[in-house]
Amino acid sequence: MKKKTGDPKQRLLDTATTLFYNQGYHATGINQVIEEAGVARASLYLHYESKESLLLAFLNQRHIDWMAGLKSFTDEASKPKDKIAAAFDFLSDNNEREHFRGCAFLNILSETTEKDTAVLTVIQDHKKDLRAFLGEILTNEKQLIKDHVYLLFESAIVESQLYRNQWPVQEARKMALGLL
Amino acid sequence: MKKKTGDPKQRLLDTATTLFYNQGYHATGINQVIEEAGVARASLYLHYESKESLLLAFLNQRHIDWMAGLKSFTDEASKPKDKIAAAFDFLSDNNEREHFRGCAFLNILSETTEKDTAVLTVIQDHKKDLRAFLGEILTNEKQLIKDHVYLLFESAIVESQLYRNQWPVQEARKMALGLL
Amino acid sequence: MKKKTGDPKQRLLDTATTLFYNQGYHATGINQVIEEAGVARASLYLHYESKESLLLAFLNQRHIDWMAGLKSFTDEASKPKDKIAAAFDFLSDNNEREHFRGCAFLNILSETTEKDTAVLTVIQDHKKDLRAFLGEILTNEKQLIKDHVYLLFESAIVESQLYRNQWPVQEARKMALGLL
Amino acid sequence: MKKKTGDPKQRLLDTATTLFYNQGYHATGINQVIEEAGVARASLYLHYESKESLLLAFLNQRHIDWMAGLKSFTDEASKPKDKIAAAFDFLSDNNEREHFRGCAFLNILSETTEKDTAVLTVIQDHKKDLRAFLGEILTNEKQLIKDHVYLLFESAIVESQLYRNQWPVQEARKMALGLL
DNA sequence: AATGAATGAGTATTCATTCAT
DNA sequence: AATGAATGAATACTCATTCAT
Repeated sequence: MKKKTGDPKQRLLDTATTLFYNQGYHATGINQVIEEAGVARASLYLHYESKESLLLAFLNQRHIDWMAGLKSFTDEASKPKDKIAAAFDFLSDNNEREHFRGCAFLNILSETTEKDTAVLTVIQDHKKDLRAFLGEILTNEKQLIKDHVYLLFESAIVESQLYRNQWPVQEARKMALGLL
Repeated sequence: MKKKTGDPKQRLLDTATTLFYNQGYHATGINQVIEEAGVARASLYLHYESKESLLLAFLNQRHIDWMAGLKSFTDEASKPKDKIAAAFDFLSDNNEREHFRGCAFLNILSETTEKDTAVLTVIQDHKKDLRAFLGEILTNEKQLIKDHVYLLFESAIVESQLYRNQWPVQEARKMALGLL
Repeated sequence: MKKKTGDPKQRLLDTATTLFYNQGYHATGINQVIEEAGVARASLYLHYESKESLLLAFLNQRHIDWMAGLKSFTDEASKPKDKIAAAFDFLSDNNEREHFRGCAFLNILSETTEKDTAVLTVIQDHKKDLRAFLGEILTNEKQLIKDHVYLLFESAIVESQLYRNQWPVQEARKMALGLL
Repeated sequence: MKKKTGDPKQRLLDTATTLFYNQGYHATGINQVIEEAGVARASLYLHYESKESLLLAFLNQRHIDWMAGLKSFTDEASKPKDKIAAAFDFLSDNNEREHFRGCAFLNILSETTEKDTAVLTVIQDHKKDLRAFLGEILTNEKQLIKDHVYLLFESAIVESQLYRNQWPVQEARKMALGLL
């Protein structure tokens, strides 16, 4: 029993966010969630139908927060090229703050089977939104350039998680800007 | 109890390969492994000292097989550019055969914590080998081009897993070849 | 699933008491405890955090009960010498009721390693209490006499367990009374 | 795999001796025995019918060695009283050498059920031999004195194990000598 | 809205023993 | 005489979920 501020539902979501993201979904037990949230076991099921529904809540919230973070970085720039640079800087920033745990959605994707359609959909929707977001910045570019930037952006996340190092972000940033 | 051919150690590795790759590591229980391998519970621990050591055996074997598969594709071509094209074709082929389950190493990476150093090392070594392999094909290119191809290659795997679709491989292939 | 009366926590403790005392700690599996207590496996861990903590609960309860039994015997007498005689009679009574299983604490001590500090402490504390209890009865005797009685008392327990016979209690009783 | 000198049968016995005595019988697994003896699993069953028969071999050997050790101490003295003193000194010596693990036979007794008749018999025979040995030293004393010394001797072992301290041996020695 | 108690099925791992060589 | 492989049953413990209050 650790956290005690905020309402139980929020505490559960916050705790699940930390644990699912840092340990993985299957490696995180409900016990640990309720214990660290400081909430009774049954209270979890009062607010969330199941462990999976807590996972979905986590992913949905993460989507909102992450996209907002990205937007706040790109909003600082005005020209498309600068916005793209800012987007990569957002990744650097994330890596520092979150110790190179990579993309929450891709991580969960790895634990996801064809059967988990609800989860898969949330993940795909997140990435579609990201792809669209980058595409809108590069509205005057051809589709292949848009996707090229998107794919570099994705590798930057994955590879910096893999190597626990910022070089993939920095290199991918340089490559992406070189395309524009 | 399903499989019955080959020696138990190999059957265990084969079964673990299938299950860890398709369901994830934590989602796969030892019970399922031994049952589908048709082997007694204790026999698993006769050959592998722990579940994690079975995971390592899987990753090590996968590394060998996957690199061999990649090499057999690139060996078909002679010019660097054609070899890179063949490398992407290998990914397409994998996606078809393995139903878009993506990269075994990156999937396990998602379930891996800073503590699992042995696992993390195997994963990183695999990717370093892949990066070196591509780098050698592009021996006359600058480092940034080499890495550019590598990063596109990586996103091609991840994104086709994500969308359950070949388009990321095909687009990344086109982008990569355009760089050369 | 046998017992069904009383709350689960008490049933578990009662069952553990019987089994740990009569079969030994390591020879008793959690399965047998829950089965004979008529309780679900997880319920054990709801009330006791581990098998060792159940052992500690058993020892603590045993200490209370055993000391109470001893006191109820000695309270029947008024003179020190008679109280000591009554103390040995308590041992005879125990041997009959408990089929010469000896001292719960010394039995567990045999299964205890230097590492099990919590268990060792409970055992030592029990014996210190017993030694002090006898010492208070013999408040006017010299320390060596007090300890002499204590040591005879201890052998009486151990040796009657060993021989499955009351003679050590009866002889030790005679020797102890002879000292006073 | 540790030990490598002596024949396998002896190595097994030596290892079992150490482990059964220091950890207890049930707490010691066959795996640990064969591993530390440096012997194949099946070799154990070649020389010993079962784990219990290895236990019996240990107890029988221990009886011989222990009685020999005791005799070598008492043989140093000529008068009965001095021999008894020497017997207690043997206990002190044991405690030092064996880190207060107490009596191998009484320890195993604690793990023994009414059913284990073979084991129980070996234990009882050992103690009967010890009692007779002390009785012969005190051949001119009355039976009650003989047993008195025997009982003090027994508590000295048990209580020094319990407190991890030599005081019970020293006090019991003094008491015993006072009786003669 | 919130909780403590309860559970059946599952976790990874080890048990003592046997068998084919 | 000696061993490596194999096993069915058990080990202590945790899982996600439900229920009565």
